[in-house]
Amino acid sequence: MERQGGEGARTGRPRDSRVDASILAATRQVLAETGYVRLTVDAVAARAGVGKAAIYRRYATKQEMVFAATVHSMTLETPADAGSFSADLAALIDDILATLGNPVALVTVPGLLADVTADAGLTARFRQTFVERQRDCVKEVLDRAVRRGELGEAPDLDVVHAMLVGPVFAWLFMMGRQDRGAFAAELAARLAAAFTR
Amino acid sequence: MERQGGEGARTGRPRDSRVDASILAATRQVLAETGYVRLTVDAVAARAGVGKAAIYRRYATKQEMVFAATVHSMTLETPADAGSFSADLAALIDDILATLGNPVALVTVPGLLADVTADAGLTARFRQTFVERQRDCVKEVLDRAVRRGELGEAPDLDVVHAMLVGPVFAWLFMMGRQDRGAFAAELAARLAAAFTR
Amino acid sequence: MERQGGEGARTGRPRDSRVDASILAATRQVLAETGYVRLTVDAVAARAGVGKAAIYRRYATKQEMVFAATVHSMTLETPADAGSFSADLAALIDDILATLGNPVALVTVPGLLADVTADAGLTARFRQTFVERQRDCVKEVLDRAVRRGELGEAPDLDVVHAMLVGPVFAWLFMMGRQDRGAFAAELAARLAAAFTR
Amino acid sequence: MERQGGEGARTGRPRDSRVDASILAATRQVLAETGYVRLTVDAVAARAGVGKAAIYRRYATKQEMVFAATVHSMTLETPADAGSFSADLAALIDDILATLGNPVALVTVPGLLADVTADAGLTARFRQTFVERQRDCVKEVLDRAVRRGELGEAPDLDVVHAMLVGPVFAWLFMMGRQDRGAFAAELAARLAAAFTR
DNA sequence: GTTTAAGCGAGACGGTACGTCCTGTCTTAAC
DNA sequence: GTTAAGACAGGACGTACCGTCTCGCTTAAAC
Repeated sequence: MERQGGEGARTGRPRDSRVDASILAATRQVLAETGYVRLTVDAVAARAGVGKAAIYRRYATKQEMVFAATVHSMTLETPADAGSFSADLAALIDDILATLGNPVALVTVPGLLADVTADAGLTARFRQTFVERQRDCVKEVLDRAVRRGELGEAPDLDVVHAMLVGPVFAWLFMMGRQDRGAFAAELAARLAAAFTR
Repeated sequence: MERQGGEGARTGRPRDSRVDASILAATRQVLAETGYVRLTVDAVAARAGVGKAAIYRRYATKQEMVFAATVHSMTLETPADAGSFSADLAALIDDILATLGNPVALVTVPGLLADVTADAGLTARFRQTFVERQRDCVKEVLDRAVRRGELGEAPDLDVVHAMLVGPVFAWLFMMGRQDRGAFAAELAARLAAAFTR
Repeated sequence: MERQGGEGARTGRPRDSRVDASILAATRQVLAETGYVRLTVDAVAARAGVGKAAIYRRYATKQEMVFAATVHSMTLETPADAGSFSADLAALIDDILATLGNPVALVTVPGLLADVTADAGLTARFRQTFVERQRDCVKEVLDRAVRRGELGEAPDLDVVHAMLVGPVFAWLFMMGRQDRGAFAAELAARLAAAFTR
Repeated sequence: MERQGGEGARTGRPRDSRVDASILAATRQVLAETGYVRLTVDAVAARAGVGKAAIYRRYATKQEMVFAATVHSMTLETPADAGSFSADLAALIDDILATLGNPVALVTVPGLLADVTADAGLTARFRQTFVERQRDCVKEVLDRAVRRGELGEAPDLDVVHAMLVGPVFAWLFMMGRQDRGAFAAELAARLAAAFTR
């Protein structure tokens, strides 16, 4: 994810973790203020009180920097068992809405996704860090439902995953984005119906 | 969508429609070769054998040019009646997959979406030209199902829309993109289940 | 000397000669204010009200730009016949002192000479534009003296040249630089003695 | 010239004189390979097998380091009495040619002079260490000639100095640099003529 | 023999300039 | 008035270098 000194970097002054933190914090601030498209590395460096070299020592490109600054706040936690499949689904949808719909993510996700799809290295990292993590959460919810006897056999994981994340993404970034609660509730209900017979 | 000479454009040499066509064709070629993120207006002009002024006389920004060059191949046609709600859904999904999943769209959509969300004017045009057009197709399919008596009352149109486009988008641009046919079939089946009880 | 479009640059917008002039003027201003070592291309561009691209379209490096801005004011004119060899020598020394000793040259020449000696292309251009031009002036003065019968046979041109320019350069850039008039007079007298018997 | 620990440096590990030597040697090597303008402190440190801190503990700037590494080979020794004014002049010119014309000096002197003229502190040190030293040698040669009765009264020292060093400098750094021996001989003869009547 | 203070190689740090690239506008001559 | 060509101002990019600082260590003199 980050550039590292490799095995040979055993001596010399170690990286200052306060610099790490201030770069990431500044990235998020500048994102919130200007959005992904208008973010510049100089602005982040100035905001962080850091030289550009300190940034490029850590991240090969602006895209990697933004990725590092935002992806951790966009990855899902395994959701607590809510007692039923439909409650689990509702919780998962709320989580996804929270991770993709917070102010920083709203101005970052489309731009980041564009740059991710244009860069094979970022694509791989994105899959690993973001997509796989989400997928695991979806799998856990499906497994629970199977164990509870709510689902006869687990449906195709990728399809469920796409049907959970996709509508939230579409609603946030392509459509009107009105009445988040109603959307979440309706989506949860429809998805429950889709998978339980 | 395009810039026009307005009322003052009554005299002088008329625009050469071959220039129009070659700009759009060149845009699609350059997109296919380099992707949206690395496309430059100079490259399009050179490929089209056209001056940059000829491009900017027609489109105010690079984004508008790409939008114009790609949106027609990404807008849905109202689907022919396939006889049943579930067949209509399957056809719609196939159409959406075809419009977003063709080679040019694959390298264009994420970047274009990013620029669209960063620009209020483009957002409006995108909604009108692309989203509303899709929405109308979805509405038509739902209306048919209601008329056939397959649906008691029509579900929320935005939710249906998000549940159709979103999963396809997620599958194309975030996930592995393997076995398109199986994905389309499974998605169609699940969506039919979701809305008919 | 300058970058040119070559033979193929017959069409398109021509270079704006006001931009040429304002780059060169700004270069001289910034040189006068900050000296050669601290001159930056951004400062010149800002002062000239010009983009950096306009500068790099004309000059491949900062060094070439400074060369172009200063070398013309440092080349000698063929001196008018002053009536005698010793008067011609005195006039030539005054000219050299004027070209190397004006405020801009004083802060430019050492730095420029350093970069010129480090770059083969600039060395060739420097020889052609500056050194050869000087040499021709020295030759003219010697030829006149031979024609007048003041010199039996012309001494080695390179040695005369070095003995004219060298002391002026040394006095300006290595030594105390006090009482220019006295230095010039004494140098002229000594050189006259050196070459006339 | 060098930074020193001052009065407070009574305890602790003493400086390693092998580090001193290897810095100076590496500086000369890098100079010979890349020239003054392209020499970097990192390159010198790497070549010397030394940390940058070891360099900056000894020299405040890159210029001081180069100055220290090269000035000793560029300072004149008081020349032995060659028996006559003209023989002394010839010997002095040979010495100056040797100090400014050796391979390292050839690629160092112009750059160093440029930085020296741009920095008041270095100018003072340069005058003291280099110029005054040369001046003393010239003075000694003149005094001998006066004592021998070859010169009625000693000419202006600064002018003689400029007329000795200047032509050599000009010939080395501005002109073609061909046939060093012939140049030295002719220059010596002309200078002898210039000062003896 | 400790202790202690400075030296050491390595390399991260803030800052600054470089030369390149791209955008959207403007300017030419030709038609 | 449109065309191809390409210059224009502006501004971000990623690299390189400077002189400083920090890490864990070594080393000699002071105790």
